[in-house]
Amino acid sequence: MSSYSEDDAFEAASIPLSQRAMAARPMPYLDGLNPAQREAVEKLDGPVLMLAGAGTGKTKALTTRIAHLLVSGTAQPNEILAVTFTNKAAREMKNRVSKLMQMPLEGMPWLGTFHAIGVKLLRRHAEMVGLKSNFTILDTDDQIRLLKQLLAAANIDDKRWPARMLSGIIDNWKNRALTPENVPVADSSAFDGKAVDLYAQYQRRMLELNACDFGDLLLHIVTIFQKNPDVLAQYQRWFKYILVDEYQDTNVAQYMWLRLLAGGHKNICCVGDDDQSIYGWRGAEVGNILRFEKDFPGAHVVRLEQNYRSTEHILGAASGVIAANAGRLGKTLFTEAKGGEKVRLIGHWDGEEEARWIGEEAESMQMGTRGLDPMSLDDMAILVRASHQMRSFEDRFLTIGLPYRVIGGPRFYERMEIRDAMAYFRLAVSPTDDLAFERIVNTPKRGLGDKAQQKIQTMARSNGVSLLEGARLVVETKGIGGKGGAELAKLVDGLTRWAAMIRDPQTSHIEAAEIILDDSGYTTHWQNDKTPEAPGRLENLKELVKALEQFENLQGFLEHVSLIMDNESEAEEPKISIMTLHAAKGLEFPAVFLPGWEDGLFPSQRSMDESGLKGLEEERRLAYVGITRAEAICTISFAANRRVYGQWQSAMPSRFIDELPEDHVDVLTPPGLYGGGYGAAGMTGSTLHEEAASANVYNSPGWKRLQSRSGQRGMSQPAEAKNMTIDMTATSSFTAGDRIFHGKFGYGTVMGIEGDKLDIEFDKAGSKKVVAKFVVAADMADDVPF
DNA sequence: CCGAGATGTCGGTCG
DNA sequence: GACATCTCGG
Repeated sequence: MSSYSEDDAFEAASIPLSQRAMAARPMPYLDGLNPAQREAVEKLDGPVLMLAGAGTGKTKALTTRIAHLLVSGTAQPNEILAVTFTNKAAREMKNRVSKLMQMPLEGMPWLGTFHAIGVKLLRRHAEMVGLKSNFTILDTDDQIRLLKQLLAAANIDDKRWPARMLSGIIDNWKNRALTPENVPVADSSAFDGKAVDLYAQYQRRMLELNACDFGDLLLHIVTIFQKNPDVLAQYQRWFKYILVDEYQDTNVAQYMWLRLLAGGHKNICCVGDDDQSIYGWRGAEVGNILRFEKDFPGAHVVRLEQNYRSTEHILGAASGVIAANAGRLGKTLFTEAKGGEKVRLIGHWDGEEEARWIGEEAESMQMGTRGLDPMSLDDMAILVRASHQMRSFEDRFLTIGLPYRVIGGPRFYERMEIRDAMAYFRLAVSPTDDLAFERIVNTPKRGLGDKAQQKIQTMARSNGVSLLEGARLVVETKGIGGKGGAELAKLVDGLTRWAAMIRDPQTSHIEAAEIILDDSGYTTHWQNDKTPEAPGRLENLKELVKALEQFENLQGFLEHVSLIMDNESEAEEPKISIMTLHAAKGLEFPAVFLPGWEDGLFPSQRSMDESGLKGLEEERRLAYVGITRAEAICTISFAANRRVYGQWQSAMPSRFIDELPEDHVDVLTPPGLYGGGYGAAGMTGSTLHEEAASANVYNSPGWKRLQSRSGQRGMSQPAEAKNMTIDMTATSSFTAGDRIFHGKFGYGTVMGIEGDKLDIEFDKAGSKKVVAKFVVAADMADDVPF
């Protein structure tokens, strides 16, 4: 171990209490635990699987376990490996452990996200996979740009095979811990069979650039461990105790990583909930958690089943839905909180009405109606399936002036201006960062277009130097004339000065950053920009400079920033939160709205098309996650009509609604003012009505009233009604040879039918496959309000 | 090289 | 409907 002694992580514990003193200390933190939690905390040795249902005090058990390991003197802080998925979870764990220990917790170097710990390990052993320890971490943008270059070089049409898709495929392989050599033959048909080859090229190129992507942070470590048993053995010895949060979300690479490390002491404690596995599309394997007892023989399984979050009705509704899934490990959640409100269910005519209703409901809850206490907007959340659903709420809340916050938009460090600025910093710190160079050569516009950039590329390549050096040579040889040439000379010159300035101890890194942004013309670029978002961008740049204060130098800043992508906004006035169901995992709110429960939207059609029953079950778990976010009031809603990509579509209530146990649900009568709400689907006496009616199992008076209102719908949406009629005639009623009309492509003839898509030979636009509902019979074309 | 207009695309999301 | 990317004319 001596070879790593320069790193605090392997030095003696920094907790200033002697072990003996700690062992003698009372353990008051154990008192607040229920029997199951206590078992999970005290069973320290051997593999432990903690099955923790929603709201059962999982984090409490996990953090108490860490505290217990430390206080009992069983392990030193730096001998514990504790992994989470998000920075937020890592931060919270750190805070709660130090609270339990009643002291600041500095000495846990191995508590962090998979990626943060991966970086730490990889910096130590970079040379084993051909990197230098100061490698850079590419963000998604850089990755795509790199792949685009490779595709261009390989002469692959990036229309047919977009770089994004390749990046997805490579990510997938990396999630499964597959290096280019290991990719199964069956997987390699994409990209004209060149996908694996491109993957290999990509990896080679990254080594040349001394860079790696997020997937590599895990993949490289697995490779290192597999090829160097001695290195692995060191870590196996060192990490006496391993804890893993959200185990159901681990992918194959993470799983292998964990199994390798746990191979020594075998003291691994995984916490998870198979019912909350919602990241299958990102490579997570529910199988990991289902298989735990097989992987770790003699594993001790603890179930946390007492829920401290929600009322019995909310819990009952959630349990009813999730019960429809097969292959669960099975938990029976219970609560001592009896009574409370039933889950409320309401249908609406369309998405706008749904937004209107939720807005009013939020306001009245804020005032405190129905005998309930007034509630802060901070305590309410709207959880949607897909982010495009957010817009109708934002629109509505802006009109009525209801304060809201959207969680999970583009994060601070993903914004364009921040990335540009960072690229300038990167290039000033390491002049060989070609990707950074490409990003900023012509930002702001310097008159250096494709041609000029190609010249620089050629120059760099033929001399075997970095792009910046290449640019210097181009300038010296006057390879580019005119304005572009002069601007390039200025840029090269500037970078030389900035690099010197950063090394100069006289100039603080904060000043240096400001000078770089000003000198390069980047600040001016946004000052001259007249678009409405320009002031905000300048503001962000200021914030970026401010963030530098927490670091000693630019290098240190760049080092950390690639892994810390979240921006905590300071608490302002109370606001209702809008976010996706995915983003809501791990959060809780007294009141939760779950809009858009319609088949096709939720469960998402795409998910079911791609993954069949598995996809449906994941959607169901998403429903479970949604309902269990609510503490006291949970409101589920759906709309009969919704505008999707500018087209009106009608839908049936989600099948998950049928799965809600009747005893726990209250069907609300629509407010009436807007006339009829959901029942309006029956306006033309079409089959839609019967289908919709049979799609639910409710017979409550409220529900029947809801149904009987059909036909009373107001006159507010004539266009939609028209479109709906057209939609319904359009679905599947075509045969080959029919003349049709399409809003965009004009007239054409149906050549064939594939599922819901039509193969159409358009008179002007050629042959295309089009979803049937966007097409009408040619003789009805006049009725179409396109 | 640039900007305007046309065209194509559209899940969820953590590092 | 919104946004990124492409095409074309200046």
